[in-house]
Amino acid sequence: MVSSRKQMTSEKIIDAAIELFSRNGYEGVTTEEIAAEAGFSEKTLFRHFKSKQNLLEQAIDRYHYADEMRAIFDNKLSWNLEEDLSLISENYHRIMYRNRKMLQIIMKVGKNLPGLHQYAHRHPQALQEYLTDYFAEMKRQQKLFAADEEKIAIMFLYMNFGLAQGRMNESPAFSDNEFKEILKESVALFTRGLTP
Amino acid sequence: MVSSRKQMTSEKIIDAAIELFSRNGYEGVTTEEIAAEAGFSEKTLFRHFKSKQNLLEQAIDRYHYADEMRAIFDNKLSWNLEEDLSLISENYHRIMYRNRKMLQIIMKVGKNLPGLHQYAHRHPQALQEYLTDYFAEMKRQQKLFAADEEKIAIMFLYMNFGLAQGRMNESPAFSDNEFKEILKESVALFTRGLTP
DNA sequence: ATAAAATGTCAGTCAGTACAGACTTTCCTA
DNA sequence: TAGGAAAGTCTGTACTGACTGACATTTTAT
Repeated sequence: MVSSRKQMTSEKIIDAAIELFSRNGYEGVTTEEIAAEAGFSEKTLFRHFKSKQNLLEQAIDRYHYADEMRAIFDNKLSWNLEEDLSLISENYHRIMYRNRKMLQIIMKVGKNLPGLHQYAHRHPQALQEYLTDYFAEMKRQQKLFAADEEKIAIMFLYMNFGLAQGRMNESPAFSDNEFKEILKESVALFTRGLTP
Repeated sequence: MVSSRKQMTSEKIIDAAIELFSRNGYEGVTTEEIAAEAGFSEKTLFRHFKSKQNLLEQAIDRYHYADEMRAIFDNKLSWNLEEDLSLISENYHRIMYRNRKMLQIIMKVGKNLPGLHQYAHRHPQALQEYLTDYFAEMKRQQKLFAADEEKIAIMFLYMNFGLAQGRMNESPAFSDNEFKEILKESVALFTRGLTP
């Protein structure tokens, strides 16, 4: 285990960086603070990463947020509205919650990493398209109350996005149970509102 | 007009600060950049504001976001679900959009202004309570499909919060028209899903 | 036209911060 | 237990950024 120690150090530093960047933003954190949080000296940080910027980039690479998104629709759909919405919603929140710190970094980062926002929105956008297609097909199968499928998809996703945001930002965060129940209700409401 | 020139300068500087803080966060912007954006010298900035921090505070004071929120329910309610949801939604987005830059600052601010997040969530929380009460009363009037009124309120608000976020953050922002139509659909969906 | 107010210029202070080099110490492993 | 890899320490550099003071210039009201 010669190179694994090195790697573990890198990982600890990246973890610390993600934690602090997500709390205070890129400029709001010093390399010294990151090193301290990770339990190493600043020098070690720079032995592992060329620069602070490089550290941020590697921290971003660590997350597979965008890739994971794509997998949501790989789950078997049953073409039963309530079941499918439930499945999509659960998967969505699982991914969003796992990647919550990365998302907070994305929201806080400004001029550094100009491409980051675009990167972050690429796959949610794909998700929106999948969901739109899904609704269109459901409509074709006459399982959907006549409605604009794109707008419905946007509504569903943004409601979930809002909920995910709320879950990770608010002071009294939802408890896991409370949150699950809200999701259940939301799927029920959409189902009721969309069933012919 | 002796003091109004001074005041206009202050306002221009605050405007510039809000613009840049909302884009790049507090630490992501220098006083020199703010002054340049406002069209003044850095020295003038410091003649008008004690410090960068003070400038941020005054920029925050400029907004009445939290106060405005309270007014949403002052509009006459008709106790017709669709009309009322429409009214609430419109007012909510009007306020959110006017204060979008402030909201972006709030989301980006980290350790500076520790009380800011709390301040930002105080009135939306009140809003949630009002809406919960509204749904409870509607239920009493048998105009609401049996449902947990608190969860419904949360869903409605977070959907709108998500939409507001999307409107101000995404690269291809919604057009005003598109957005209005989405709101209309969302109110229709909630109405359909909540009407007995 | 003039005084007062507002702004600009310029030079400078001071603290913080990213990052580097030289050297020492600790840790793991063969 | 020796030797190399990884980490620490200490010192230093170069730069940035918030903020100040002294003085010059412009603007505005009378």
